[in-house]
Amino acid sequence: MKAVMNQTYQPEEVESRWYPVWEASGSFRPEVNPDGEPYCIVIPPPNVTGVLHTGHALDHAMQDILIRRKRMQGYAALWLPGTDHAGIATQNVVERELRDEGMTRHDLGRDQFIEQVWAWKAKSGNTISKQMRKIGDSVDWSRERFTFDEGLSEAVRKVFVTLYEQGVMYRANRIINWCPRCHTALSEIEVYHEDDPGELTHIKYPFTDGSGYITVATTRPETMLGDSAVAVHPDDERYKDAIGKTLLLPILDREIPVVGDEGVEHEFGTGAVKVTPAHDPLDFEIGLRHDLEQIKVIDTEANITRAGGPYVGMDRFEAREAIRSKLRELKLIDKIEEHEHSVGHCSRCHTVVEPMLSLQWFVAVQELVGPAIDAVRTGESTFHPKRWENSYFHWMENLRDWCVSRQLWWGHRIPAWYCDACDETIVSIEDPTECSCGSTDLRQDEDVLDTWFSSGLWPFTTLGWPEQTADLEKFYPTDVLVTGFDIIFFWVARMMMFGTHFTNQAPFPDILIHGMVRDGEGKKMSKSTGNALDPLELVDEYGADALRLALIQAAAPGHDIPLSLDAIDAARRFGNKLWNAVRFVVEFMDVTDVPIEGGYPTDPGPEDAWILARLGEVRAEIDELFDEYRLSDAFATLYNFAWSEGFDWYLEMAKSIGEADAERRESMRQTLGPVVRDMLKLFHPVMPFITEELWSHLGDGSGLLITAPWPDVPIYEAPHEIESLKGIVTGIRQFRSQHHIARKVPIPVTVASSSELPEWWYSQVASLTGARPEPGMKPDSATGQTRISADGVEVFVPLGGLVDVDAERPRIEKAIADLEAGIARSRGKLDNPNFRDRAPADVVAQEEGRLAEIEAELQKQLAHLAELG
RNA sequence: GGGCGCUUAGCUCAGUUGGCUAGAGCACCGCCCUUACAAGGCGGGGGUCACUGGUUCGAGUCCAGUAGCGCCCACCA
Repeated sequence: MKAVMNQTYQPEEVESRWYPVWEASGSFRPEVNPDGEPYCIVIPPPNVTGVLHTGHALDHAMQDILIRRKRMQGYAALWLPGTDHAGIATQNVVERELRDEGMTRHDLGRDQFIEQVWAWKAKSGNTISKQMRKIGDSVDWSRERFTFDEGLSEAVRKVFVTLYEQGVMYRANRIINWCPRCHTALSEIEVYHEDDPGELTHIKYPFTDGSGYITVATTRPETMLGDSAVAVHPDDERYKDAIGKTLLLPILDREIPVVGDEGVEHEFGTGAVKVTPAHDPLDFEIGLRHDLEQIKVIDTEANITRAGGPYVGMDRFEAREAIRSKLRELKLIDKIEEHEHSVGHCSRCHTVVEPMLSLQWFVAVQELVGPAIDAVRTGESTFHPKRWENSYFHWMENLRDWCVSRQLWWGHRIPAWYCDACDETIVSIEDPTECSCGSTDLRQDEDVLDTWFSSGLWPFTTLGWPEQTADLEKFYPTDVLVTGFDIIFFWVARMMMFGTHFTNQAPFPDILIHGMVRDGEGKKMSKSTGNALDPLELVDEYGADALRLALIQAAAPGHDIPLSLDAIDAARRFGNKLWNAVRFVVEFMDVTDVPIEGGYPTDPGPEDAWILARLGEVRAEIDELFDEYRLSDAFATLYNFAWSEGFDWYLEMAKSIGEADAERRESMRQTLGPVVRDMLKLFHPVMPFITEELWSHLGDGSGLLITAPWPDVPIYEAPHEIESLKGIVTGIRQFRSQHHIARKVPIPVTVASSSELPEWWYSQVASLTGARPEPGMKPDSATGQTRISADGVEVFVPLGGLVDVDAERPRIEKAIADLEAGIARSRGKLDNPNFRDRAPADVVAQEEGRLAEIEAELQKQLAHLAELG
């Protein structure tokens, strides 16, 4: 039973109805097209505790559009959903909850804490999947994955162990970025740098032999507690004699050497650098080259260690001040300069990170980047837009080893065990029970892996890897990855490395990069500025279809996406337009029971042939745009066609065909059916709900639109009279508008007899303009008349009784002025001998044709003006 | 310090290899309650394509430079 169609489209009612129908029908599963070629997209897994924001809405809309179209094209289309356990982010959320109860995770202990996180996941983990249903994501829920699933966790172990055995995974003492608030190591890209208006403190370090000082410059005086040398460039004339001598480190009075090292810049500061191997990456390198002591003076809380002598227990920033005043007291400060420099912050909690020496697990990425780079170089994988490839290459080529261990509890535990008896390290997929030395006293590494380690495996572990599953066989490599530029390095690069390393194939041939959703003024959406739009609220107010259309229309490739309420409202109004157009076709034109496929008229009327021809052109055009991932252009094309041609010109032309002409009316009905049907199909990927609903009113009831075949329109030829029809109609409307002649006043129009036009042309002009066109001689000019022309057709409108002759004159004068300007421009070109010589012949011929046309038209307008007197 | 992007109508943006008089949506103005839609229809006004120079028969489009804005990368102690 078909629902009654209200005059206004009600998205909330329709949208809540269709999702369960689709899901129950099995349409989201690739098995719905059992013989189809596979097509697969894996979703960028949102954080399990997350909520959907507008960025997801865009990202998902793009993927859903690609999937829905491929599904309609008969592919076995799989959009694989899932979530990420999101180590730090999730742990922080649960810890925050605990803090509200006055507890820390240590009060609970590791096992209980993890239980608590699972409980949290159970409570909030399906929020995002509910939200995905609301925006219409046609994902295959039966294949949903979580990075912490058993299978995916085993894959993580397998990868870790394999990399370890290949020597790519190693454990070492290195300088890492430590977040003193999150209490974990971070990788380079989890640290963001911000300019800080700091100070460069120049400190005098005295020689032990009393022969004066070397002055070093530092932004972090507190680290001097851990200095084990001062380094200068070996070629630096100023310090040539100092190399090899010994200095007395102020305050702690430790003897430290002066070393020569090429890593030191002559120009910076004083050209002499204090070396703190345990707290600075460059100093660490210098330390290794000169075998210097690594003295940790800052602990995991960012307080000074015992090695810091009198400052033990003091916060690092307090210590900075305390040491500065002490040095001032000792008169060892040469000067303090203002010095802007960038300071690393934890991207999760914004705390200033502390570079420190720490025993961590690393991935030797140099072993992995080669194939990942080559995959893009050779075109096995292509970025869209292509320019992102430069950033990708640059980043990949300058990668440093990836610190993957995290001092968290929520994450994949590192599969390494240490034997207390013999110091052996056992890395194993299975939990070991005994060391080779016979001891059973094994401790598993306390740390977990970086979240991005497991998400880097996502395209193949979700399909079953390392098992050779049917899904892996069928859907891997996947077809396209859709994501924002902000996680190219975090995620895309890692997937490329792991994918090429473990499967010998890039995980996807196309990488579609989109921008960030911004507000209507192009500003970043954020909670603090209050300009953030909540996609769920938008869905409630405007409907998911409107939100999706608005996002896609704004998503020009390679640019950020400005999303304004106005734009969403415009999209909503379009939905209403579509609704009413179909309602009209169904209820007033009595077009129902349209077949799912084919059913195109074999002998269409002229207007029908025109709209069918346009439909075919538009279908071809948007398919091309789709294949280039130019989704916004594809839907702009479709939108303009639907609104201005299909639901405007054509529907108006169709209306004018009266009941009396049974034959033409039938042709129109047979045209409206497939045209509207195909428009619904073409719009379905972006506006799935409203199109499915309309389909149920229009279709023959035998199937869902979601799995209906993508249109394949036969070639039609449009009658050329359509062009003059549209031009003359517009001209007459303009005339009416300019002279304020109400539509109900019939305008007698003479169509110059030189133009041979079919009967339908006359009736359409009459119907569309309220004029009374008659063929005939050019009327007598005695009463005054105006002239309208288009595509070689001339019509004359007598002015007598309608308007003042003088009122018409400015209209013609403006037309003449425009024509003259056109002639001047055109002549200018043609009179240039170089143009004739060098421009291609067709361009010249075209220009000549245009000039002739304009000149002829000008002559007529001039003659016409003269007649007006 | 390197790299990338942007600058086109009041606003947000299209404009793919150079080739009709540079487009869209929103906003604005006028007319129309024409029986699918007034959350609509019809019509209209509005642009020195940031600036300078170059290449070319021809530049919004290509090249060089300048300015402003935005983003990314960077071990400037």
